[in-house]
Amino acid sequence: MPNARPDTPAPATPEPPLSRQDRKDLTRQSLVQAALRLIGEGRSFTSLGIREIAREAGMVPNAFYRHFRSPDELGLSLVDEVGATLRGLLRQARQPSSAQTSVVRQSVQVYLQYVRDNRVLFRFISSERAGGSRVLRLAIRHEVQRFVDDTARDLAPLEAYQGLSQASLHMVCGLMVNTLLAAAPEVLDLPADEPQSEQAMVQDFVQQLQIILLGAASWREAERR
Amino acid sequence: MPNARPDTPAPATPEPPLSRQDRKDLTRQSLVQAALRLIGEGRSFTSLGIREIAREAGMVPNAFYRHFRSPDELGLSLVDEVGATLRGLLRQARQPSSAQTSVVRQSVQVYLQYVRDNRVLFRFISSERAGGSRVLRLAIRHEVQRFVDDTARDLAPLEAYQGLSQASLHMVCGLMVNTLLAAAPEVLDLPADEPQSEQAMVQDFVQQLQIILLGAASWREAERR
DNA sequence: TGTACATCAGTGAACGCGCGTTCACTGATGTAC
DNA sequence: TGTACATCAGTGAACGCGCGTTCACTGATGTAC
Repeated sequence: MPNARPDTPAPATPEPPLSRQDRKDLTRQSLVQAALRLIGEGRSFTSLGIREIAREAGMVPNAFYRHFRSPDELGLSLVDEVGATLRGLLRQARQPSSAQTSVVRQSVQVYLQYVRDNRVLFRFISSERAGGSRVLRLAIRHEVQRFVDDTARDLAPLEAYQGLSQASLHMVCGLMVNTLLAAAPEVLDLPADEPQSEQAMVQDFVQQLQIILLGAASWREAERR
Repeated sequence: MPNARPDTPAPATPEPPLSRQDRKDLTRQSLVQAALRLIGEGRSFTSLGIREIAREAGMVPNAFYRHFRSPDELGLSLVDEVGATLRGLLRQARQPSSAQTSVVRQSVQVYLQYVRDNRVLFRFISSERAGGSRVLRLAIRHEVQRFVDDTARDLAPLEAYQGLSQASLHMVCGLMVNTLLAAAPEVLDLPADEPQSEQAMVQDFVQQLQIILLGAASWREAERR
């Protein structure tokens, strides 16, 4: 049987020779993604099992053990992603806001859009921040604390915060971040067909943040004394 | 065989003739208590099963169905208890504070003690407020909203809040309650052997509440304009 | 008050199922010579 | 470059176990007459 074509059919794209480690990392990532997909379907991370995650990733159950000792350990990977997500939020917030028609209102809207765009990760943070596994709780809080630190560093040079001690700035940022994080699960639970309740919720959070900013201003005056 | 004693041996305490319904209510309550006990042991409510709860209550598994269709339905009973707990907190807070050496600081300390005294219930609220079951999430938020309403009603007559519109008062109370609720899981996760980190945490929350109160004062001025 | 029957909270046994974990394996990738 | 061996990510099968749920039951409480 004569065969006109060569055995290897034209390597047009020069195949990157994935190393064993590369492949392993890919599989590991596909397990993490599988877990996220399940969370996206409404499951809570705490209730996910090894078999379930492996099945969703299209692998045999015990293959899970080649990558993680337990779902909790996979959860720590998710926490890393949460950290990256939050840093992304800061990067986005750092863009100069077009007008100053209530900077706060615009920030809240940017943030809420960000929550919707990262629905699954915010669901994960929100529920595991006070959830079943102590290790995860602490890891998430640590990541949130880093985010508070970054925010404080970002805000420090702004005129409005001059004269606020560093400790006070941290404290105020913590309060703001807490308020924003509390908003996430409420937004995610909103029924899709009630735009007016979303409006009311946005209005509420905007005002709460304004209260905090007003408070910070007064506090600054007190510290200056 | 002569019998000097009467058949019924001295009804010293007049036995209350527990009706069938009474007994059923008792069993039901013992299931709820069993669930709480398991949560107290560090389990998260979401992960509790029917067999587990029934076993802890000392009953055969399927007896559970005589009282609840599912663990979620039992959870709703727990939410009722949460409501009662929160109302108890308000009652306690309403006691006139002895001195005025920082009313806020004292309130925070009363609150944190209350959290420690009701450890299990606060663990339940904290984790299920953003937890796995939507029904429970909504029920808990509803109860928290009632608590916010009550708080607003309590604060309304106070001089410091005169001139604040009712909507604004609600908004401020929501912010305060949120801040306090966020404190609960952090306090409950504190290692027992680090009193100084507890001190720092208390200090932080006191200042955050002070910021909110300062903000509310400024807001009131703005509304008066 | 006494009797006959209905109700129903809790029992005991059984089922099928998915779980976590173990084991020996396969075969492609990587390494030493 | 070629060969012989080691590594190890992923497979396939099996295990024992606790789960949710069902069924027919028991016997005390409640009701009708």
